Amino acid sequence: MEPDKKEDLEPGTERKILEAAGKVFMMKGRLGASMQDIADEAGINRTLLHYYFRNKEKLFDTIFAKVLATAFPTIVKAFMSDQPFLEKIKMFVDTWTDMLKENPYLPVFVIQEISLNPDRLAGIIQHVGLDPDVALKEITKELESYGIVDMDPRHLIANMLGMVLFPYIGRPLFQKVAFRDDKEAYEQFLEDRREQVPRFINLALQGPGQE
Amino acid sequence: MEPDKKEDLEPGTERKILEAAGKVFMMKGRLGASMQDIADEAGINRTLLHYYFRNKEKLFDTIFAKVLATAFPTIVKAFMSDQPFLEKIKMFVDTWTDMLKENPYLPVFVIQEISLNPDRLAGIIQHVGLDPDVALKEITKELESYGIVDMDPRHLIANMLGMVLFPYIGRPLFQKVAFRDDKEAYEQFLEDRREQVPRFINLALQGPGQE
DNA sequence: CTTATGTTTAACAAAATTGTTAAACAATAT
DNA sequence: ATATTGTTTAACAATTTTGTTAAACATAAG
Repeated sequence: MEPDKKEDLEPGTERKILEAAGKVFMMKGRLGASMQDIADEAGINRTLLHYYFRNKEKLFDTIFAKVLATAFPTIVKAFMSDQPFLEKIKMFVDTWTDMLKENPYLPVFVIQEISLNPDRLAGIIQHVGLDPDVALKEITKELESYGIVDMDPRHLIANMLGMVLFPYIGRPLFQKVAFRDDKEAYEQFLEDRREQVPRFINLALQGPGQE
Repeated sequence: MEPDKKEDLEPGTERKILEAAGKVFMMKGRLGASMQDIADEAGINRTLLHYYFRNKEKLFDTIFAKVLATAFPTIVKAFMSDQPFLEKIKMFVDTWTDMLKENPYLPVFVIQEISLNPDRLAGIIQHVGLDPDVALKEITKELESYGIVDMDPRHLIANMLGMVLFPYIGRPLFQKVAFRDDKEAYEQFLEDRREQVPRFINLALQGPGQE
């Protein structure tokens, strides 16, 4: 009768669990999500969930590492190419926007977790093997080519990340207050920022002192 | 012997509870904080805590409303004065920075809560009585005076909020990655942004098209 | 057929947390 | 002196969640 009553045995279960856990953890947070929630979302029962991942901690660690593995490449990617600086900036914004479009809850999830549990950071960072010095020097050089010598490159990075991330991090509030909760309009706003943010940065960098 | 063994009877208890609850909720989140944690922080026992606030929900609501009452005036304040636009922007950044310096965990706390529980927003917003239209029109006019006509003022607001908030929201990560966990250096960085952010915005607004 | 693996059902223990209650106590006000 | 209010100690029930275990079952592979 029902063709997929017993769809399959082992094949997709672990994948289904990981997808479900990712979704539930992202939306409810580590503490707000119960193993039962995840089992339900995965369409299995809780015992089987423990069968695959001994406990909640191990499951969460797996998800958290996976989430970061998604996010971190995004940070570096744009500055790897050897395009002109302004192109890199455009690419930076685009890469992040693409990623955020697929993982809109990612920033809040990560922020929440590292804020509540900063110890986790140490392990993560060396695992990802992230060395910002290269990027920092690169940006310093670029800034100099614009005649900007009194700006720590980290200010530019903070500016870019802030402008890109804010609309996702503050979405519920900002959408409600500034867009009267018009979801469509907000989606369009997010798309528009692919243009607006790089333009804003370009203007700031070229500035009026260029003559 | 100990002079303050029994310091006083009723006087400061409720205030102590509210301070303790604010601190604990902000640092551990609504779910991460237990009534016992709060009682400990306040230096009282849990029964007394329930005596003042019947349950955790009521206590949390009180704190959350209080926190928002702290944050929201900050949003509006700067744009109330009738200084030149660039001065308003400088003031906007300064006001926020002052507030964030005293309440560094506030943004993450608020974001986390409204992300997990967006329903709460409706009640809050009308309670605060926040009408953004005035500010939006004001900013549109100012933008036009700079010859910028193709920019939704909400992009500027998102840019400003993003640049101001990001270093606080992403602090653990950003401090560790970009400052090798040098706390002093990061504090200085936060101070520097009082200058850097308005300058960045000014440059973007005046732009190279000004001639 | 038998075995191994994945899966479900059911039940359980242990822990943490919340909220409540009763009793005693301390200090202040009447 | 008595009553009131704030406070502590202790104990408790109810709930939720986690993690474990045993038994039965299904399907694929030997």
